[in-house]
Amino acid sequence: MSVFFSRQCEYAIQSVIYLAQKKQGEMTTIKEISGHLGIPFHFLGKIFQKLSRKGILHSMKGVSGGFWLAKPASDIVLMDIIEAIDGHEIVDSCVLGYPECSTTEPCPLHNEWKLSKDQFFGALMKKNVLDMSKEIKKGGYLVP
Amino acid sequence: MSVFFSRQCEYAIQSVIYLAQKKQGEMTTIKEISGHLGIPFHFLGKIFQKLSRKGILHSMKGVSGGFWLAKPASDIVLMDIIEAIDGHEIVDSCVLGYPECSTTEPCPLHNEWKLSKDQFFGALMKKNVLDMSKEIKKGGYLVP
DNA sequence: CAACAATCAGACAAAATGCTCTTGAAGCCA
DNA sequence: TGGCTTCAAGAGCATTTTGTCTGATTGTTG
Repeated sequence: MSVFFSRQCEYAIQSVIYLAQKKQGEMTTIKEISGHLGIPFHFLGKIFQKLSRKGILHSMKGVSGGFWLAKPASDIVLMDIIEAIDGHEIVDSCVLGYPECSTTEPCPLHNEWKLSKDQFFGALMKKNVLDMSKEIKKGGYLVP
Repeated sequence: MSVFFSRQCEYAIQSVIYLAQKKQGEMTTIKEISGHLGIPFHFLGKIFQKLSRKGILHSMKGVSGGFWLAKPASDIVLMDIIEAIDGHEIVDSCVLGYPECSTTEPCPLHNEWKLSKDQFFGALMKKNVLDMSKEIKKGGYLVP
């Protein structure tokens, strides 16, 4: 099991970062990405379909087809990808699984969780894909 | 899919808190707990077996048998339950799933994640089951 | 029409849940 | 005491659900 994000979500993030390292508007195939990042080919296809439907990627079929970012990389923020794949569930459900848990009737971990969660999701909403792709380049690993 | 802990872990925590609300040494059956907390009977049985083997619960078979806390509730901390069920994996793997991610070669989210994670796990290591059971009683919900 | 790439539906695997039988403890009753 | 009944945990396997992965199809270019 994945740690925090689903496997799909991890792959989605990695792949969008990969796309952000390309020139704007340049087209890239699933084959290339799955090869470089070690993601199962067809599974990535399914993930990219979701991202397309949510307006994060554009796609084109055919011999010279592929995927590209629908917006400038600096306008795509990590939270966009996570919502597209995993939805809102992570953000607003009780960490202990109590169905009644809420601000007015908090579970014993509610406040601690909210603190850490808000901090982390805050970072996710600020972090854009362009910056992340640069950091990876600088770090020198996982560059295609 | 679960939010942060596995379903098993959620159930384990809820149940141990439930047990902490009983008198010390008092025995409680799976039937009672699964009924009150809405947890599938046999699934809870399996979870309690794990907790018994890890030394968090004691059990007794037979007509007046059941489970009880192996230690005073104030000595059981949330992290104990989580380790018993989900293991250490959550604590030290990369949130983006990059296999090479480490302190020396951090992924673009490494520091943000570490900050939130350390904060939250810090709380989990401080939070004991007795306090939590009291908070729930005070909150007035989920009391058996 | 041939080659290639996305798309879609369905197969497979793992986790969660449910079922059934076994084992052990307590109470009852000759 | 010794066997019988009852109740609860323990253990293994069956089923359902969810998440992951694959094979067949459709669209595009030359």
